[in-house]
Amino acid sequence: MPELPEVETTRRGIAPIAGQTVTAVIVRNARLRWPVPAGLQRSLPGRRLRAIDRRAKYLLLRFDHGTLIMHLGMSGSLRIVPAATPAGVHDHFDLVMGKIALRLRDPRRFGAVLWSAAPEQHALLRDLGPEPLESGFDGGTLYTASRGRRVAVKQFIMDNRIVVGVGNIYANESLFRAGIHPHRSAGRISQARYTQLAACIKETLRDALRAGGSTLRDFVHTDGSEGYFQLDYFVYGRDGLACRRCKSPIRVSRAGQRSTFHCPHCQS
DNA sequence: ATCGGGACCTGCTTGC
DNA sequence: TGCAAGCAGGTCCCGA
Repeated sequence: MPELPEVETTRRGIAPIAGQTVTAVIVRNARLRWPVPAGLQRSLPGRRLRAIDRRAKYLLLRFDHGTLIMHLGMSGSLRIVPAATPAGVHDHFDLVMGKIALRLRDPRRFGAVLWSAAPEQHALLRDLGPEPLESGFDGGTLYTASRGRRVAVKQFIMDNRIVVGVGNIYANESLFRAGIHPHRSAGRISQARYTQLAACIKETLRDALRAGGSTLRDFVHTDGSEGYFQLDYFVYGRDGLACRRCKSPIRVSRAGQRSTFHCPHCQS
């Protein structure tokens, strides 16, 4: 589920718990994408949460002696609940801080809870590309990295080594806004069009962030409320419906095993 | 190096 | 109505 806007919305939602001290760790099901490390129940209580950062779709909960790395996978969400709230079937992990708990719910269990003393050097984070909303990312980034690449541009911008945080929804939406056909070969796109695409990626992510992300099925804010960017989609999930710009029927196809939506008239 | 496909897991929707 | 197949916001890992 969560792409950058949803993870960043989550980060902002849990930011207020920074400064608090962990009183307990509850692991109800350690079998996530990777096993939740044993020993957190012992090592975290008494430790103060210093800060909460985000890198790509990873949330980084910083402690003095290391960092708790969390990923929401496809169906994960984090909520702040009263610690005594009864846990649902898919509530796998709680970070308890006195009367409240940060609770991870993840039906599909593609999410992760990991521990690292040096997260930026962790194998999962080490080779990540630039943050799309920061100044280090622009059309030049995409143009340079794409030379000689034959993959579809949609798969190319979903590659975390190129740029992070762009998942299936926002890849589709950004390509529509840029007027680029998702199946076009990455290496055959001009610098001018990549400049446009980079701007559209930033714009799409910012618009989504402003709307509190997209709630399709599982994603909720840390207070349980929903995002509403799904109401603004131009193409994602709109197979057969009229393009909001030109009224042509939106088409669906596959690129890299992911559903891909485009307008045959607006995108080339 | 790049690529395509399979894998991980549950739940909901679709079609026979 | 029941059941199986197909699909879902991510991304690692393997073999070609």
